[in-house]
Parts: sequence; C-alpha cells; structure tokens
Amino acid sequence: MSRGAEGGGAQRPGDGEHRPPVMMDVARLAGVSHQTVSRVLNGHAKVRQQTRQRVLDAMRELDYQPNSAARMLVTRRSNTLGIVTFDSTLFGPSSMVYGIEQAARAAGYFVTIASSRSLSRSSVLEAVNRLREQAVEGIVAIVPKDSAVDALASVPAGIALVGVGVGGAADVPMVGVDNTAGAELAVHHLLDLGHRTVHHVSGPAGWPEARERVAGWQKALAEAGAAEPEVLVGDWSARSGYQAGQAVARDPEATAVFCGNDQMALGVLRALSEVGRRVPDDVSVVGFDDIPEAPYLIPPLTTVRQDFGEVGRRSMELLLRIAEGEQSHHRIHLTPRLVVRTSAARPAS
Amino acid sequence: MSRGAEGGGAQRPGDGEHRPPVMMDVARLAGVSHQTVSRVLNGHAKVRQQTRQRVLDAMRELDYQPNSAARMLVTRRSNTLGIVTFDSTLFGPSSMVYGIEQAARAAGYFVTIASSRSLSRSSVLEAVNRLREQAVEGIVAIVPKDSAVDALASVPAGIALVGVGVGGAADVPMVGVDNTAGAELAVHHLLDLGHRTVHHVSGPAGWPEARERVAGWQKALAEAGAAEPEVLVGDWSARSGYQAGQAVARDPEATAVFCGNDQMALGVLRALSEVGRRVPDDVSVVGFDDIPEAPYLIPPLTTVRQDFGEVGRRSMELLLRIAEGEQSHHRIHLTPRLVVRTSAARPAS
DNA sequence: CGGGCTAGTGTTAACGTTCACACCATGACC
DNA sequence: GGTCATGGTGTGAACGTTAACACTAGCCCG
Repeated sequence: MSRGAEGGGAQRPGDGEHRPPVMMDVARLAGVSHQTVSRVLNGHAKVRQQTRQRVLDAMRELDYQPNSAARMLVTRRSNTLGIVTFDSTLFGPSSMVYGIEQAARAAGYFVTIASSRSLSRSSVLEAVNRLREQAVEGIVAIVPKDSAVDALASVPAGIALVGVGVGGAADVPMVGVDNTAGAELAVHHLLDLGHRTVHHVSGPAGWPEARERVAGWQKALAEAGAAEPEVLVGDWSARSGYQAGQAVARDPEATAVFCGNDQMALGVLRALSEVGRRVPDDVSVVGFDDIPEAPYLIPPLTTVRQDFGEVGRRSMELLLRIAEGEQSHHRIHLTPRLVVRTSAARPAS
Repeated sequence: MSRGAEGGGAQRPGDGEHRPPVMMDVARLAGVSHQTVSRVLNGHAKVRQQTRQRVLDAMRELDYQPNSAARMLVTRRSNTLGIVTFDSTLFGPSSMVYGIEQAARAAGYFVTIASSRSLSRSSVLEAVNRLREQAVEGIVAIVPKDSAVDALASVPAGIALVGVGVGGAADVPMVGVDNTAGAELAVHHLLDLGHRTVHHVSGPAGWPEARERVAGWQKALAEAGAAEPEVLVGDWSARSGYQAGQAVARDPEATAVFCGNDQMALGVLRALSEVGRRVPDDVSVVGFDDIPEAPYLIPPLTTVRQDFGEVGRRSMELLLRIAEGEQSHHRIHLTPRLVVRTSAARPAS
C-alpha cells in the first residue's frame, strides 16, 4: 500500500465534506440508540449479547473511533500524565522516560512530554504550564537541579506532582536512588582495597544528586579517618571528566578516583591512559550509573548501579497514589548497588 | 511552601463540590458575555482595550485555565502530535525525541509519546493506535526496523505520518541520514590511508540502516577494487562489538574496521586492547553516529557524524507539510560528515 | 436623511460524549 | 393479581468551548 502520495484525509473543501463517523452513526446502523453504543464501548453489563454484537459490527464497518475530546469533556478526565524532562544526552533521564511511559501505559494513561530547555526556574515552570494546558492528571518531573526543584515547589497544589532525581531534601514528593549510600559503597570499596584516600570528580554545583554523592564520599572518608582531597568539579560530561583526569594524573599521590557518573569516569580513564598511568595498576577508578557501555570501557568500569527503569516505574506508582489522594510516605529511596569490574584494584604498594 | 497536603484552589462558597472556574465565571466577574472572554483568549482584534483588560484581570483572579477538551471538541483540532519510539538505550532515538519535541513546541503543538516494546509489527501498530485514540494530528515514528516499517505502511492513510531511520526504501514519507554515503565516507577514509581492505561490523539483520551502511561499505570497497571480507554482524551494542572485535583481533590480516555505530566501535576498541593490538598502530577503527563520548574513547574515535537534533527538526517540518496536504518531496536525506580523530591512521607497512 | 460601513458586544446553536433518569417487558413472590 | 426487583433499552440534559449570526452605536457619504 502506498501512502503519502495519496491525499490521505485531506478533506479539501470540495463537495463531499465527509466527517468521521460518530456514535450516532453507529447507533443508526445498528438500529439502537447512541446510549447503547456508549454502553457497549464502555463495557457495561446490561446489554444483550446479540445487541452488543450488532453494535460491534457497526463500529467495525464504519471504522468508528470514539472522540476523545467529547469523552474528556464530560468525564472530566484526560487519562493523560505529563513528563517534564530536559534536553540532555545524559543516559539517566532518557532511559527513565521509557520506564515511566511503560508504567503509565500499564495503568491506562497516555503520556505527554514537555522538555525544559535549561532547567532554569522559568523554563521549568513554562514546561509545567504547557502540561497543565493539556489537562494532565499528574506530572513526573525529571529536573535534577536546584533551580528547577525550587520551581516545582511553587507549582499550584491542585495537581499531582512527583520529582525525580531532585534529591532527598526537596520539598516535593520524590523518587530517587540513595546517592549518599551509593557514594559510600564506592568509596568504601576503594578504601577496603587499601587506598589511603579517594579523590572525587563531582557533578556540577547546584545539582542535588552531585551534592549527595559528594556527601557520601565525605562521610565514607571521615568514617575511615582518611584525608579529604579537594573535589574536582565536573559537569557530568566526558569532556569534564577528561579535564579532571588530567588533574588527577598530575598528582602522584592520587591512587583512587570516585566519579559522579560514568561519562566522567570515561573521561578520566582516557586522561590517565594518555599520560601512561595505568588503570587499575596505578590509579583505580569507580563510576556511578552503570551505563550499558561500562563493561566495555578500558578497563571495564567498576561502578554504582542505578536502575533507571525502576525509578520510572516507582515514580509512576507514587504519582497515581498521590492523584488518588493518598497522603503518606511521599519519599522513595532506591538502594543502589556496587558492580565490581576491573577498574579498581588494590594500590601498588 | 509545602504542597501535597493542602487541597488547592479556593472555591465558590457552598462548601462542597468545588469546580474549577469556567469561561462563564470569568465573564460574570468581568461583566461581559462568555463570548467576549473567548475573544480575548484567542486574541481576536475586535475587543476594546479596556474590556480586554477587565477580562484578563478576571482570569488572573480566578486562576482560570481554559478547558482543552471543550476547545478540542468544537475546533476539531487537538494540537497534538505523536511520537512512536522504542524502548532502547541507543543514543540516536532518545536524542531525536528532544529535537522533535522542540520543533513541535515551536510550531505550537503538544507531543505525546507511545513506545513500542519490540518493534514487531503488532507492537508498532498498537502504539500507533494508542496515538490515534488520543486524536493526534500527525505521527513521527522512530522505528528503524523492517518489521516496524511494514507496519507503518499499513497505517490507514487518514493520518499524517513520517518515518525516521526507516531507510530510503521505505514506502512512507521519511527523514534520515544518508547511510550509504556515510559508510562510503568512512571506508574511503580508511582506504585512502593505505589500508588494503576494510572489515565491517554491521548492525543486525532486518534493520534498514544497518543494510544501507553495509551497502555503502561494499560500494566503496568495490570502487577501490578491494577484497570484501565477511561481515561481522552485531546488534548495535557494545557487547556485540566486543565479540566482533575479538574475531577481528584473531585475524592478522585485519588492519581496518568500520563499525555500524559508535557503541560497537567502543566494544571493538576494548577487544583489541585486551589482546594487545594497538589502535591505530595495528588496527584502525571508525564508527558511526558521533556520540558525545566519542572524543574521549581510547583512542578518540574517528566517526561519521549524524545530527540527530536536525533529524528531529526536519521530520517535524515534513510532518507539518504533509498534514497541510502538501504532496511533493516526501523523502529527506541528510548528509553525514566524517569527523576525523585518532582511531584511524595509515597501516604499519 | 437614509443607507452602508465598522467597532464592539451579546445570543444561540453546535461539537460528541456520558450521566441520570424514565420506560417497558418479564418473571418472581406473597 | 398486584407489587417488586431486574435485565434491557431509549430520552433528555449536561460538559465548556467556538462559530455564526444578530444587534447596537457611531460615523461617513452622497
């Protein structure tokens, strides 16, 4: 079948002016009232089997498609949820969108997205308003930056809202991995291997998750009585990791680095390799996220795994609970786990 | 500000049953008819400045939000476009979604997504139907697999539809990079460097883009009179690239590899490094896509760049043209370009 | 001074569903 | 034999907006 060339639904002004069939058309064809058609459509019990079949046949014959706007108008329900994301090539956000969409579909909802260019307050608010125009019944906001989280707190309370990656301190219902615990996992692993201390390449200032990972790193170092080197601040990108890695490479004392995400770890690996510092022989590296490529970096990256799909599903779940008016327990922390590969080993003694 | 607990918007007296304000409420407050409110809302010219202001004030005071369902019902327009994607952690699809969303927003449309679990025919059709239920005015389908493309061809012609990454042979309007040309670029680059021939790690069978890249590779080899080694078939993942890389490493004749995407190239790099074959000294490697991490692999990856954001924008543009009934030129090929880094060099002679 | 134009506003009727009923057989029960 | 529930169906009336038209003033023009 060739399409595209054909005029498709193009109802050019011409004579015909054929409208898509409506419930009344189906009713007429089946010889019943429109209400009976509605009952069949919504699976009401009180319809005779034989009548139901006639209606079903008529629907098929006319290729009837219920008008969602009319239904929405009268039921006051859009069956739609919104996602606010940001324009990023980061692995996390984009993979969470799928988890959310699947969970939403399973719960019988449609999903519309609104991306916020910058995660600035105004940009996030604008995205939220776009979704409100669409009459969404709830919003999952993937906005892991302080300015954006503040914006969420000022969204009018009439609409159900869940933040993702907004950090444990946020003043909105939220779902996220326990970043502090994850960082501790990574740092303890390195200290247990025998490293004196651990350097940290962090995410950028103003990102709650970056801050929490820094906190976990600090806590683990403090518990072990290890010295706390200066944080190397990155921006989540491989490029920034590369730059940080150059700094690490210049420091002969540095034997272990914990990176705020895998992309930066990748950059660190590259910087170290470039100057001939071997991983893990000379320097150990640990990342965060466990991107699909992590096992195939050089060397395979030991990292802290976040299950983004799970985050998506859980945020959906929480959103629905809130939308139904439940009040309790609006703070879900998922436990990350350490995936040991070969980029971290005991230091050369 | 704490949210979630409080019940939101202040309402009409009579305790119970508080409905959101409607156009009539605004009209009453402003002392005009609802039609005048409608005119203000839609920016009609024939409203006295003073009246307009009164209406605007009233809207603000009531925190009025137009009911999109009612509007949709009467205008017969949803202002919504749909995206069909698939659940993948591939870089391309997820970054295109943003390009599309931005372009759609700029054109005044909302975007709803429907993901297809498997790219099987039925799964794609189901996703398309979900969008039709939502009354979308057009669909961009990111479904780069034959089974899915077939499904698109059988979508009823009433709805505007654009395929992305569906290959040049698809029987639907489409936007995509010129894969054949891109592959030729890569292979010629390697041959020009002095390699006798070039091996290829391809994407999986049944993916049009994989096939087109294979074709470009074959064409370039044939033009140069080079022998055509057996294709190593992967599945786009780093893991499959790693396996293919092991095969390459075992072949002492192999000095150059062109990979169907960057993830597989990454796996190849790792496999070669593991057995001590140096890149680019012993083996040259070229990828496809130019993922953000490509410059920071070991060594920095020479690759063919696709601009996914541009693909998103162009597909949106095409979709709107089709929706408006334009008939011509429904096949857009973007030209990729080679980004030379250091993973490919002349062979050791 | 009547006709026609224009700016500004109101009135009424769609749009296509679902909801709340009313209605009719039928059979059961006292 | 009358009441009562109960399966099955039809009849309005919403829902909240925009479209189409009608209606006033006020003004210009011949």
